[in-house]
Amino acid sequence: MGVAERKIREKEELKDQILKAAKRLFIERGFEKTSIRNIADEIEYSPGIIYHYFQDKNEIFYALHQEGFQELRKRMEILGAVEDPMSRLKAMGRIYIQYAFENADMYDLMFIIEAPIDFVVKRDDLCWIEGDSTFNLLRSTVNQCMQKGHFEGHHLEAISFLIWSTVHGMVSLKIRKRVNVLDVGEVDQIIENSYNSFLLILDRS
Amino acid sequence: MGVAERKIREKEELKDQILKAAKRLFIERGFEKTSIRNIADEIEYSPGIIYHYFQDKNEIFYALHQEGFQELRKRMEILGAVEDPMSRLKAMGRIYIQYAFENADMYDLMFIIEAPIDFVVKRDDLCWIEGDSTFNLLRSTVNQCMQKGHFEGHHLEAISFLIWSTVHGMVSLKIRKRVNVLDVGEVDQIIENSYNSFLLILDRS
DNA sequence: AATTTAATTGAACAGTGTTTAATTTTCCAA
DNA sequence: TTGGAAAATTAAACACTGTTCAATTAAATT
Repeated sequence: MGVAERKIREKEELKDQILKAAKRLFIERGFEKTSIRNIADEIEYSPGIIYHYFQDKNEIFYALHQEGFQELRKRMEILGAVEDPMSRLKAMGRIYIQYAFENADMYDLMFIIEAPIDFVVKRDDLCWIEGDSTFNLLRSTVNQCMQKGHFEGHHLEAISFLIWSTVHGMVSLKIRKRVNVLDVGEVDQIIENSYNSFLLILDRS
Repeated sequence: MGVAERKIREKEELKDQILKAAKRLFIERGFEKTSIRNIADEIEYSPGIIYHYFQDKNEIFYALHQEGFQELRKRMEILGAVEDPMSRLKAMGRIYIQYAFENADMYDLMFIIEAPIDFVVKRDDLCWIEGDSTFNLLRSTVNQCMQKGHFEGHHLEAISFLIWSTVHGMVSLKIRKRVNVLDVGEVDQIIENSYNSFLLILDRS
């Protein structure tokens, strides 16, 4: 019967409203300052209702962090057009950094803030599929690079993690404000220059 | 007169007690779960007293983050014994990573948690001396490497920041639990292997 | 001993995440 | 159309949070 289906749809709609409100508030105020009551106010419901759609605050931000990975994956899709694996790897890094620059809060949520990962750990999924699939994309590209003779003497896992760490390091130092307070030039410029250094190193590997 | 001096000493002693209690609680419960009331309980004073010694919670954790940098600097001191700048650079990375492994919470406070840096930004010091001096240590070492012919084609600032980013990236991904939930081997092992890959790259640069 | 100064407290304010009993609304069969 | 079961929603409470400030206590000085 159509009634049950409509109910489900309506339930999904409210769930969606909660997520949209949460995202709106999160982007403009950050994680700590986005409270359950704020979200409830935003959708004009009482705070309690949120707990009929989400286990806790962490689950809401786990869902939001998923949206972030969806967007990141979408941006990565164009990489299919790049044949040479080394060029693809380089482009991948650029996309990663650009995503982080344009969506600093979402990047924070995906790779720094503990809430979404605490949700993953709590239900003993023991696996973070969002991160895992993103890392696999990197790993398989690196693998293809190695088959073309790059990264000689390196191990696949190790060099892949190293590459991820490098771009994550640059981006997270910026996001957590450890660069702007440094007696060094313009933040975005130094990251740009550093990434170019990184590309140079890749070329020589 | 000795009275005024004693008073000052007593004031310093209580300030020290606060910091010691805060550190104790922070190490075993983390930043969010260390409240002003917890600290006050620990030293058996009322919560209000803390605000006669510190502007706010951020200042307490700024002071603690300073202690962290002191310890890190202390560990870096043995680097003076390493003549070859490239060997010194490599050892520096090891010390950095080891410090982060042995003092994960302190590293978190120094390079990820916003509280201490928010304190720096608030009073418009516009300069984060602790981070700045640590980065300068790295930069000058890299500079010496370049004078010995390494990192050809790179810019000092850029390659220095890149190196910092790399080790920070590895360490912070671990600390913020993005590695243990990944479908990859033992966390410490992959970081060890990645750092070895990093050393290999340095050798070839 | 009285007075000034400093140290310390307790209570209040406005907020937080979360739970639960009570209420309202919705649905469906008689 | 109505009565009762089921679902959705709320209001209130709990135990917290950082921070401020008037009132109190303790110490130092005259």
